[in-house]
Amino acid sequence: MPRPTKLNPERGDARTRLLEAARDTIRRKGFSATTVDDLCKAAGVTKGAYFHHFETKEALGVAAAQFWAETTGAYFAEAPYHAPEDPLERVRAYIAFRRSLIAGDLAEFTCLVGTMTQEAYASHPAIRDACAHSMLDHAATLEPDIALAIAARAMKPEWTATDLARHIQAAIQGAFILAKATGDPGQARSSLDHLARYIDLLFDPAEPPKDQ
Amino acid sequence: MPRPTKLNPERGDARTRLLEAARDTIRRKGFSATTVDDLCKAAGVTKGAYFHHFETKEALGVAAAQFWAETTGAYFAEAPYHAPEDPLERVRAYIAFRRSLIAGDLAEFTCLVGTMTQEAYASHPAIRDACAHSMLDHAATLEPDIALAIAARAMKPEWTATDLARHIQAAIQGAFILAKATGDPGQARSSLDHLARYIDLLFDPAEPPKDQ
DNA sequence: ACGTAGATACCAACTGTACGGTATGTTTTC
DNA sequence: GAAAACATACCGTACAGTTGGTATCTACGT
Repeated sequence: MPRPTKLNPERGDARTRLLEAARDTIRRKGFSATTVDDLCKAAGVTKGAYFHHFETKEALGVAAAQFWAETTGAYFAEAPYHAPEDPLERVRAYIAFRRSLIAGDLAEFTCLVGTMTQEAYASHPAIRDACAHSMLDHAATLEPDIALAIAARAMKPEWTATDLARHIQAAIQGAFILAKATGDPGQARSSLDHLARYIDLLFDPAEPPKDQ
Repeated sequence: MPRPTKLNPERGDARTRLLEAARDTIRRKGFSATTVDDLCKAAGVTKGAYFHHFETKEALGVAAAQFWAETTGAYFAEAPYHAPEDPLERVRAYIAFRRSLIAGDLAEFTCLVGTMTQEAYASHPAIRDACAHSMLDHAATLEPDIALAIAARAMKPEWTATDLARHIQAAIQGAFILAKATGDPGQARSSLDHLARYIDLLFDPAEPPKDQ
């Protein structure tokens, strides 16, 4: 069996395979409980390869958060929830899309950076910052649509589009914790239903958007 | 310096001190990154004492979750948010109370069982179950007031009092993650403001409660 | 009231190993 | 042929857990 090379990467290069292994293993066991050997085994590489690509375990945590930001960023950019013409409908569709992802194995649909944040926030500032970037950058993708929805209704809310976008992320993270505690993804879906209802109530349909 | 005894426990007995150390240390570093030696040092006891009270590290995790349930249970039972006569006002007061607790050091106001759940849900079922119990039992304390608020308005919601009570817990957990990622408790307060607004909108003041 | 036996609570020193990281060699790519 | 991308074998230590004790408490008989 020929070893995968950079120019002929059947399984991707060692670095990518290690980051994929990190994504999957850390979501299941957490950052601290995931050993370097775990990752090497899962990626099918040796420690030599690992430490060739990552100086320390912490550096891998940072890289994994960045990898998460890149891959999920591309995934959400291509997702179908951007289709609706009305900005508020796009926000609604986003939440519905997130809800639709909540199924099957907990370790496969929950959020890597949300998980790592809890372990790293005090001990590994570099990981925490990378997680914060991933989370906040993703939240920021919702801001324009929220701002448009506010403007279309001439609302003067006490909160900002940034606030609401981040609250949406917080609610999703919380829903994941509930699902992990109960072992029941349905708990997370139920929580997202409440979040969707909040958006509905906040942008009161009794005051429909004005056509421009 | 006399060693604290069971009948003269100036600092509490070793078991209690270890549980308090676990509560504080695990919230800061996470469960896996917290070593038995960390806890012994923080509690001022030796490993002999530790393993006299807890068979394994996992057993301590379970005991810490139970300790958390007991102490926070008593704390919330005595808290002032139960004072209002109207059930919905009590729910509102609960969220305001939770909001008021969000200040100072992250490791001091965030939730032990929410943190441990993320690390334990797949690897330590016993810890996960203890965390779930703590979280759900606390959520259940809100159910009667939510149910009363629904009944008083003759609402026929698609959701149940249980659903909403758990969503409130999820939102709070998510707010903590946001605060940890950004290092800013204000992010958590802002998220709880959205949660409070949801409750306001859900129990529409345009339909005030009927006096019985 | 007092002595004492057995249990509980705690301590100090130790152990096997699993961990993060290193040193050095070999293959692949350009 | 030089550099990057790996592999193999190894190292020091920090880790969860053990062993074998000593101090302290409780129950009970006298």
